[in-house]
Amino acid sequence: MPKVDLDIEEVVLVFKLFGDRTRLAIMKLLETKQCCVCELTEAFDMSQPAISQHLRKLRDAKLVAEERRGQWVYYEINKQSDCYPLVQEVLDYIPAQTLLLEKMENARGC
Amino acid sequence: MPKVDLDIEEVVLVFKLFGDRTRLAIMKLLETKQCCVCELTEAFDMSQPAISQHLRKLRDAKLVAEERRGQWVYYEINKQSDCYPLVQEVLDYIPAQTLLLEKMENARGC
DNA sequence: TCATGATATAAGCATTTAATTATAAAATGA
DNA sequence: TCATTTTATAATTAAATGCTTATATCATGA
Repeated sequence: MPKVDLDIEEVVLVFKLFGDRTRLAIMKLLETKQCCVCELTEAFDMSQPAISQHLRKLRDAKLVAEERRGQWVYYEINKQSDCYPLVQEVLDYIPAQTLLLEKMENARGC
Repeated sequence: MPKVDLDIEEVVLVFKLFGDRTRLAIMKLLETKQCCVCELTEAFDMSQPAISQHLRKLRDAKLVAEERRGQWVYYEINKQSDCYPLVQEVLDYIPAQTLLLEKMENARGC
């Protein structure tokens, strides 16, 4: 029995976004805590623009929300999204990204 | 609390595959019934090789299994896959593809 | 064995994607 | 105001993707 019945196009978009390792890991990290762009940039061996562009795609799809605090922009999972129930369940299948979390913690320089 | 903990790369692959409307709809159809390639080709306005190539990708990822019966090859969801619990839950969020099912039924010419 | 129908594979091509580097914009604090 | 830090955007490029057409493979039945 179906749970929410989203439009199939909406679901395709979610999966397109989740079909990238970086974005999927970002979502898993955001499940644990709000993160600012520079923290995420530390976690992944990737440039800041790359991270920003991933976040933009996730934001365009309303899967994440942003909140500016001074110079920092914090991202969090958007629990208001129609797709949130799906997102939440999906993330349950992924192991906690402890290595990435540690890299974020250790790199306290932003 | 996690349900199965798949490798994140496995999940990324599933979503890469599900991030395409045709493949996602194929999986939803296969949830209802086994389908042969020509049936699926009727359902989608797309060439037979296009469908075959999608099925190949799904098969390479072991998300579907094939069974030959005479000249026909029937595909079905592979319930033995590690990812099957995830697949099953995810498909629950998608509306039944009744239009496609009807096109398959009406086009009984293969 | 040969023609037919179903499926798979190969090659080619246009589009999309995900990264990079360079630059702009916004906030902070001296 | 100006330098610094954080983030966003733009332009470019290489690789991946999804389709098409053409062709090969496989099973069937005359």
